[in-house]
Amino acid sequence: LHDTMAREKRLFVPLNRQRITMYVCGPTVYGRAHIGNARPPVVFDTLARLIRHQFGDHSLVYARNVTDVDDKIIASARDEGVDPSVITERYEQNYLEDMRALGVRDPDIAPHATREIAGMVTMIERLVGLGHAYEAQGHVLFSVTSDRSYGQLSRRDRDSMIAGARVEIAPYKRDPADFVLWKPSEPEVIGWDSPWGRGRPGWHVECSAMIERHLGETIDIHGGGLDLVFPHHENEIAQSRCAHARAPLARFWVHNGFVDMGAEKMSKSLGNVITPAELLAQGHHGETLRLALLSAHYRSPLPWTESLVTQAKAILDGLYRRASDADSGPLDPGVIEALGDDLNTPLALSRLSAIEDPATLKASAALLGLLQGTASDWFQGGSDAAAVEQRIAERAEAKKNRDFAAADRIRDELKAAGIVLEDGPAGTTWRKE
RNA sequence: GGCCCGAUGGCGGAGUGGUUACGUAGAGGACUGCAAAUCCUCGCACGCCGGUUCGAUUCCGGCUCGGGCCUCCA
Repeated sequence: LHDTMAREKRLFVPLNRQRITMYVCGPTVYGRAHIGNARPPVVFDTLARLIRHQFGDHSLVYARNVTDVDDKIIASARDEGVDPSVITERYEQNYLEDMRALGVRDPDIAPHATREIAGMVTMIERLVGLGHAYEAQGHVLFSVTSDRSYGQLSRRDRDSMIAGARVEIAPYKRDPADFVLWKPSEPEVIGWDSPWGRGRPGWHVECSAMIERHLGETIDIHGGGLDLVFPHHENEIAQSRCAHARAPLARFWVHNGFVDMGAEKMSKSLGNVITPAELLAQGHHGETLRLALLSAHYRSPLPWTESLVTQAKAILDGLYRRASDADSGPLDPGVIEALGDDLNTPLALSRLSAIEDPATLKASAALLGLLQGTASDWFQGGSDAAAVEQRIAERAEAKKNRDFAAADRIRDELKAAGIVLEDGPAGTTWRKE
């Protein structure tokens, strides 16, 4: 498994094989997830499936948080004139629906920031007590200079961080690189009482506190998008390490690359997004989108194009055709080997297409979260089978009379309705296009 | 400006110091009333310039191009 901290692949040996811990930064629920947002859940769901296969079903504790207090949520709630919880509940629901459609299993634990305030306050108090944080004008700030190894993950030193100078330096900061652990809330804004007055937590400390409470001081794997390396994960490391007598926060840092639109990263702020919800509404199957997301190695950028989706569909058609409605059988060693090498999903996918035995194919694809349905559902689900069979019977009659014009007309009509007919030795079969 | 990635055929993409996967798209053939599916066959690539080497797509250096982070961001 590639570790961002070491910038190389290292053999993954869990701290405790009975209880492997993985934490992935989840969504801030203020809007609909786009397909780029779906990459980490899909990637880490696949990693979770692999770990469970290798170490046992109950070996893994996988936590993915929900950030449900945040300035964007507050702004959105104000715009709509509703309580923030209306926003967060709506988008969390949407998020779960979208992810499930992509075959992403729910994590074991889904901590919500608003339900974990006490742990955050405790951690901040500890950091203040240890001299790693200080209060200033109702804020509590982490003192970056108090952590001599700050910057290790992202490989930047304090000076170069400030050199960017795009950070607005708040007057109450002792050092420009210091970041907020707690900030005051105006009376009308969501907040909680604390030793420093009524306020709300900073984003970074949320994850540190939730990891501590649910998974412990040192976890096996911490995942997320590449853009979280700095500052978010760097700051998590600083907080957790300083609060835990320098115990490392995570043994493996795993970061996925971006989904690109054209040449650049897909992101809400650039506005170049396409959402799973839109793609599903266009009639694409969730598994098609999942395969598209897994078609590049997780650390590589993935350009999102129409042809990517078309190709994913074609591949899946072929896989379902060969898997037929087989039951699950033994796993293919080649697929396991590929996934075991830093989750090489493109290689695993190519190995999948070489598997001859339907039961082996079915089982092996399941490791990637694919071929989860039946072939008949994939090819015929949601269609009016009786009506199609009726037309096929009419066409058979026409063919028997060698009235090929009539037969072709029926086939063309069905084709226009998205139904493809295939004449085989055992008669005519049909499928959705 | 600082730090960090990447560059493989129409597209996606793996991998390797020497014979360059696989998929998808395309071409030809078999099959078919015609198709579709299937099977067979085929074509097409390792950004540029140097270096190391008997030999480099693979290692090293430079260049060009592209991208990311440095601000919320998966």
